[in-house]
Amino acid sequence: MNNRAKAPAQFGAPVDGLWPVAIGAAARMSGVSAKMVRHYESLGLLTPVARTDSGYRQYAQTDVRTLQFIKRSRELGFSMAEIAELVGLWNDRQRASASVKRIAQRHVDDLTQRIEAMQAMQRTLVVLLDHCSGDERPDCPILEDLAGTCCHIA
Amino acid sequence: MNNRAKAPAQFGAPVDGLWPVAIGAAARMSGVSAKMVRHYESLGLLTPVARTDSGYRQYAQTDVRTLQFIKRSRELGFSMAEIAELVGLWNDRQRASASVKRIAQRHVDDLTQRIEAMQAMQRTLVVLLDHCSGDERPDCPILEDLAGTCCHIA
DNA sequence: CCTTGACCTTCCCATCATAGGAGGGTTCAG
DNA sequence: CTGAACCCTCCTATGATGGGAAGGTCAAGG
Repeated sequence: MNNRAKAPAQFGAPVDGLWPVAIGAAARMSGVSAKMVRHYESLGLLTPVARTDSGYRQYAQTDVRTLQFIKRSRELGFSMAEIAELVGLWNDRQRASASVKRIAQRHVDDLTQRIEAMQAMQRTLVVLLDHCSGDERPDCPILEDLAGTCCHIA
Repeated sequence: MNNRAKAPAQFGAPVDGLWPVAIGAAARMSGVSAKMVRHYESLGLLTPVARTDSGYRQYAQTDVRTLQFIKRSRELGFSMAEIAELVGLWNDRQRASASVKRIAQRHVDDLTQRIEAMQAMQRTLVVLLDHCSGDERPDCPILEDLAGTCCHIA
């Protein structure tokens, strides 16, 4: 309805460089679902892209690269808030690598804590599993631990 | 309004055995928040307890023990669905310990997978942190990895 | 020209465990 | 009688993701 661009490229991955592309192609190229691409935009994580006359989003190559950046960051477990910071730093040529390192270090510390918590659960459970006969009889040290019937084995 | 019990005990922990108790005392005794106690009831994890005329929940000692069971199960990382199963088995004297063991084993396997995924993230991040100078300069191998600018270091 | 199917849009709802708050009633001690 | 502490139900939020409905758009083929 508005006097915006007349929509050049549309479907499928631009094998030969037909930019910009629609959201589906951007999703396929970045490995992020179209659903999440819109969500990232709504979070302000991705600057709102251009639209065709009919309202279709148009992604340039840099947008797809940003999506790939987000994808990789998610794979490393960064939160959306952290990724927002990282994308900001990535786009800032004046950044100090110390800023990036600080975020990554904080995340590693967080991972360490969570891993340790889960390992503690695991250690306890493995001991309990070891002590459970796992047959037809009702006696079960696992339930006894959960019930606090005896003092905890581990 | 109804012809239910006339509310004997109310506040604070029953130091000398004033059962039943209200939700706050049950919460304090089990270490579960009153909010979650109601939530567990709504999930069917806890059988709805008796009420006073005015609608206050009344918890008997067995109810508090069930709450403690749930608390301990949560500490070991079981999901609500798993805890529902565990509570069922706990209340079933005909249970086979194998049933309990199966649930616990599944949970341990799940923990193992999640721990390994997080450790993989951590290993990658630690390598990247090692390679990042963390000073005022903008060059940053962490960002380069996230951007896919070079092949991933780890 | 019209249909078909793949694609896009927005908006709402669900997950999982937990917490916060609003708005209102109850109990008990001072 | 009043105030504090407690209880009730109902609604909302979190974080990242997915599902689906209702409707508009595009390209290709008949």
